[in-house]
Amino acid sequence: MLDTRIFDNITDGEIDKMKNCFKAVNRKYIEGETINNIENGSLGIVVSGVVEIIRFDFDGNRTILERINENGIFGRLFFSQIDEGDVEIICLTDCEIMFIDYDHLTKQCHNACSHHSTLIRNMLSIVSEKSIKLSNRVEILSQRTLRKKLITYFNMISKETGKKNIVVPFSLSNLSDYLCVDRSAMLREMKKMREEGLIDSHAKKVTILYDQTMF
Amino acid sequence: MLDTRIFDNITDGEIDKMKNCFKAVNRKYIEGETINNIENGSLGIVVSGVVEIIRFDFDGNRTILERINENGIFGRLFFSQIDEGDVEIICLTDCEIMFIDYDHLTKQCHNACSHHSTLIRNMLSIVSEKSIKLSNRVEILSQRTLRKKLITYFNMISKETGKKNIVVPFSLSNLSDYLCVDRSAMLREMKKMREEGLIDSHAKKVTILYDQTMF
DNA sequence: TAAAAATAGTTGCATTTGCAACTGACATGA
DNA sequence: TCATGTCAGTTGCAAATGCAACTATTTTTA
Repeated sequence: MLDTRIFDNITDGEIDKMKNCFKAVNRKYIEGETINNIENGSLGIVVSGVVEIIRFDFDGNRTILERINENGIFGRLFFSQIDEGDVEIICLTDCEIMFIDYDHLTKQCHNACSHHSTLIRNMLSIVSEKSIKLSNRVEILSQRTLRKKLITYFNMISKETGKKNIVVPFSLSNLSDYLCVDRSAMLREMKKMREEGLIDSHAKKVTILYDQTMF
Repeated sequence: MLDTRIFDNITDGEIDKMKNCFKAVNRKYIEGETINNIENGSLGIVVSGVVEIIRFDFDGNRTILERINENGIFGRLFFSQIDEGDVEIICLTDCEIMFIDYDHLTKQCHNACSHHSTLIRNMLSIVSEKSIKLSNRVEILSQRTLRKKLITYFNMISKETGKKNIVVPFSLSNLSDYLCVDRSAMLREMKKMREEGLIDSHAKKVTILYDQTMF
């Protein structure tokens, strides 16, 4: 519970004091559960587990806006200024989430928590990482064709692991929700890529055969 | 020069000390100039002016990955893990950019700058804002159709200003690079929307006539 | 272990979008 | 003031993608 990045370099005793200071609340969720009632100024930190931010729009399209792993953050602030359909936060696994009050976190602390500045430093690191992930997401979605979305996505996974042999961490059905394309169109494109010798693939296992320096 | 958000609540005397501490360098650029040679660990802060992060891919497509206004930040960290074409940083207006060393900013300061923690707090605010902007960008690009991309974009601008009468801050040609769609297809769609009475528009001036609660 | 649900895969057809190649309006600078 | 360039707007045609409706395979659950 204490082993979350936001409390790096802060002692256990201090942590308790601080959690009290900015009204931190830990809650547990089970796999498949939806996280509701997030207040506007509230920030969720994934202590353990994986959550997804999903949008269902009026045409019945499902979009995976974000997948958030351990130490990731989410909050009203970060999604949908616009009431574009429903946004749901769903636990992919059993999860523990810490909710904190964002204003208390960022403002000067009257109780003079001595480690408050360490906490903010940790928070900066977490938010920076989120920015990088979102930039990568923009990189993928900004690709003009389905094929280039796939290639950009495969390249990212491959870069992370250093292997040309990748396992997509989504079901292919969910991958299409992540790339914001039609599932059958995506599978058709993967088939074409297989036929052209660009990749090898069976279900979620994809081997990159194309020259990655070209993309 | 000192009137930038990263130095909020820090006195002028302190600022000089700190700038030295994390190797800050200010540089000026003229309209149209390209910002080159950004080192990997370096972070650019837009002190004044507007810059755009542009990607040119191998098919000749131009994509506006981000438009960054005053107090916004950019850096290698934030774009293209992948060598997908060329990424350029272009000054839309005369600009002043402060480059700082990211590691020095985030790590504990040996010189004991007393306001270092204020600086990190300010940085957190700037990075958080960037995250929110990127989330909005994902919101737009995740839309499945050209029309919905336009509507989501129009709604965002409209929400910012509180008016149904908006002026797009891009040339329509650049707007298509921002929405990652073909220019003529975009203009065709806008024409259709005009014919269907959803919007009124002349060049960059667009009036929203559709019911915004529906989208 | 049988039934149900989720996932993977395929294909024909309609629609959307991109591409190319124009026109006309306006601005800028030599 | 002529020329050059950028921007807005249009359209035919081709290509890419979405939609619908299937089958096959694997996984989950009762």
